[in-house]
Amino acid sequence: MPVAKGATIDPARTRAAIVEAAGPLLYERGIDGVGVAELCARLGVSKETLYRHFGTKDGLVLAVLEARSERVHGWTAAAAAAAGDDPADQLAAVFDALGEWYREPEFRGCAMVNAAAQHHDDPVRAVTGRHLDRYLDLLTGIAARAGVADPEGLARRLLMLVEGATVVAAHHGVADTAAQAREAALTLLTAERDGLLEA
Amino acid sequence: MPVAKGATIDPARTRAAIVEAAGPLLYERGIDGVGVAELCARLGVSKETLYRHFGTKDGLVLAVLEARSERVHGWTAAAAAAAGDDPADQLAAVFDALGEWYREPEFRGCAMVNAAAQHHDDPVRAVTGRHLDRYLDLLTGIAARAGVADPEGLARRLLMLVEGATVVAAHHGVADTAAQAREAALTLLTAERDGLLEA
DNA sequence: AGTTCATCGAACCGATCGGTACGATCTATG
DNA sequence: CATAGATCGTACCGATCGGTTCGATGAACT
Repeated sequence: MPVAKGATIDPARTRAAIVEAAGPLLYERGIDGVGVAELCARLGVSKETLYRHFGTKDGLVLAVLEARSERVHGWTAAAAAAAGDDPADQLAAVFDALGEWYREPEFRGCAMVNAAAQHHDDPVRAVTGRHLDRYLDLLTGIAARAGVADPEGLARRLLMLVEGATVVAAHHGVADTAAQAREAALTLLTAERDGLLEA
Repeated sequence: MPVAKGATIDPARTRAAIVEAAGPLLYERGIDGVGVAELCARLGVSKETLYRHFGTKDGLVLAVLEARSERVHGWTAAAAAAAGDDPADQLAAVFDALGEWYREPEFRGCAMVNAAAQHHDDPVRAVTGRHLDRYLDLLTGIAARAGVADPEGLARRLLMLVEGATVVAAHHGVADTAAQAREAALTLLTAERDGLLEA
């Protein structure tokens, strides 16, 4: 909760608290599924405060999405980094991290992709694009360290597995989706590293 | 357009025309992005007619999604069937068909997944689940004909590629996404068929 | 002590939402 | 020619939407 009444010690703290508290609600119910009034009520914040900080509901949404993208990127990058030096282990760790995420009861798919599916033209799509870019950077690094011939290409194929696993986990509800995706990812990595492909 | 004024020769024709015309509009702008009033105006249909046929906006949405799922399934199954007897060719044909879809200017991702991303608890999610089931059936058949040890498992990995490619094509906008997915799918099929995996 | 300013709470705005009701219109049927 | 029924167009409903405004409150700075 963002303080009580009078002047907060730090307005930036209020802003951060709003972003943090609004995130889960918007994620769970969808952007169009929560009105500003209810949002403020749940956050314990007045509309005036919200609009002074973000100007617009979309402004808040963008801030929330940016924060979430940052956090997801932190998770996956940390998981990969903690997996040691073997690129295959790093790749496996990324999918294991995704698997933990899928198992959370609040899991509802990728927030950025969900948002882009309902806000079409908007800057929301730009945030989603940057989110995928960051995934791609992580995967490209792993692919490059694995010494494959075409790291960018492999990374793009792995990105499809990441997002595809997220979609399937969210909408098809089978338990070991992440494990299946991990298998597939390792197969792709191994095949490309050993030059097994070229059909 | 559903006829002119008085009693139509066939009310079922009117219903079908509404479903067909509403589909693209809801797909392009999103379910919450088009009001019933505008929807009726574009369709050349009165609200009373729409509500008599579908009862609810959600009723129309469900009918539209069912129809689209049917059509997508028809496309991909036909593409696979037209590719001959080789399961690898059939798999490649599925991704080629997806590639043609991605290239359409109206392409906005998987309508069922998009809808499920904004309508949470609803029967919409059931339609989406059935849609993924049908994809899975198609892919399982191909995997089984390829003689792999675990057709269901491979099919689930391929399903992630299908949905992942669709998400990436919709939100990352790189040209040859479907071709990349096709490469990955064939790699998975080949690896599993030749028993190259087992890490 | 007094000024400043972030905040609250609630009233308020016009617009739009999904959904209903009704009288008029037209076609098909008998 | 009369009846039945599908349709149109429009007006209307209450609810909710995103957003604005304002007076009161209270902490921080001078």
